Amino acid sequence: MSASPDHATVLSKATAILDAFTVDDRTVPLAELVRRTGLHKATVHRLANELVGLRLLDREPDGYRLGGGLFELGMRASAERGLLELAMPFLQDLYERTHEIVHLGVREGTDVVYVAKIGGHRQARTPSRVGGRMPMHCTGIGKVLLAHAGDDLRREVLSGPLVRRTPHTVVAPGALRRQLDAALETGVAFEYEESTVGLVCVAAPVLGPGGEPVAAISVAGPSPRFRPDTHVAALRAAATALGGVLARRDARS
Amino acid sequence: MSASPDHATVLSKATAILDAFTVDDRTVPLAELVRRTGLHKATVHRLANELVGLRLLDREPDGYRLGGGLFELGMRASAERGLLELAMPFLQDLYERTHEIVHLGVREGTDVVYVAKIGGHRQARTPSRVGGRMPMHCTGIGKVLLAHAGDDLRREVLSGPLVRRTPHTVVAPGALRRQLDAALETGVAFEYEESTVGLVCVAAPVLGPGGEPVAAISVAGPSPRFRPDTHVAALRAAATALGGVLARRDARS
DNA sequence: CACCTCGTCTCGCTGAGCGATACGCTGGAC
DNA sequence: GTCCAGCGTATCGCTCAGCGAGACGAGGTG
Repeated sequence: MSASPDHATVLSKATAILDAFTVDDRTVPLAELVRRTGLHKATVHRLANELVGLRLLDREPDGYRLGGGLFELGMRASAERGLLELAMPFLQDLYERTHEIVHLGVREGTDVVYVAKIGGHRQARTPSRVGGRMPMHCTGIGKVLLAHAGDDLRREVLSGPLVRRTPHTVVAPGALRRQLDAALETGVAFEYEESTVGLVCVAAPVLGPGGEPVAAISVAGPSPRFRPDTHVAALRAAATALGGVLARRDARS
Repeated sequence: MSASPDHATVLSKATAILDAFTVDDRTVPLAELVRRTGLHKATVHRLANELVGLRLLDREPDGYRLGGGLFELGMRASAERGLLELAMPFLQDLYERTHEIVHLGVREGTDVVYVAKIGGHRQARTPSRVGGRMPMHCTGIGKVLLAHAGDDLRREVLSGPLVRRTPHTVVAPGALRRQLDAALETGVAFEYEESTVGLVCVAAPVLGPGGEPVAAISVAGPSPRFRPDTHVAALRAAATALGGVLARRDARS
């Protein structure tokens, strides 16, 4: 029962197939799925067809696609968590006040998963996508989450390899640690083109009742024009307000 | 291989377990899952534990919960579809202009599935939830989608049972057909407390290149105050603009 | 105490799932 | 045109993953 990376059970094979889809590909042919999963062709064929019947996959003329049932399940998963629904109004307010790109992200392992993204029509150069991932050390949200996290997680990330994503990515553990300390002090973290060239952002944590970070909000914009510090106040207000609502929700048993 | 309604395969059992979760329950104990699925206790126990390992379920002290992996998959499913990402900016614009509740919905069978919902802090009495469903005949989005749909679908819904959800729900096929004809004519559908008492809305279709409806947008508000006709222009503009963007996207092979 | 319900675990039986193999189709190379 | 590669699909015995009756301990209730 150990967490074996091999595909022993039917379910693990099925999820391997589902996980083989990335955010970018619209439709994936059978052969490609075989390649990505390493499963036998007949197996993929059989399971994929069954998944189509269960609405977890869609059959398209030129391949498969993640299905509508998955979307429903995913939204139900997020609804049960409640975070997204409660957060949206605050994110909208923040967007309306700043008219810059607003992100909501949570931690998942040592990555950040984006839960919501609000931006106008001009959000050309942001690689982030809702449901997508980013390493913690190179994003504002990741850094502020890490700063408020426990020592073990901080140590794990700092000791792990800090991938360089742009020339500005902070890959020196010492420098990163200093930034984290500063973020813990001030309650906000900045990012200057560390995940994407041309993109700057500020992030603030949404803290739970015990002071543990449950999510983080960020405001981002293009580097020449965007002044992150001008949005700190509005950002902090939104984050703490959301934290308050979450705490109140959890208080009702 | 006949479409047996019973749970023959492992996968169908696993999805039965996942589907046993509703939007409202935060956590479900094992015994309750056994009851809802009708599966053997040992089976649910085994599968649920495996699903936890695959991050499709989360283990909580007092039961199971839909897991974070499902959310990621769901968002990827929606990203591949592309609709949500392209639509969001238009929905935000619409919200900013009206400051009323904005919905984006698509058809799924004879139901409407809500893909996005934007509303401020005061959205108390809307039962709709992102990822949730509603019958077509009693919602603005549903009616406008049905009006622009093919004859077979229209016939199916009109001949099927029209569930009465409120005293104002249109349950007479003839009356509904007239409303659909009007909606097809004018390009918008109205709903007056037909799904929820106290809720009024207007909806407009997002049409694909071939004139087929791919989604619909609605603006909703509380019945005493909300004047649906004042938002028709902005709504129509948003819907057609979104349709144009979608068409342009699909044009690029 | 007896009597629930709930979660967990064991253990043989068996059929669901496996993958080697094969077939028909399409499209590009030549 | 022929050849071939890669695709999706279908077949069919073998076997082990998955099944479910049942047992067990923990909590809760009368």
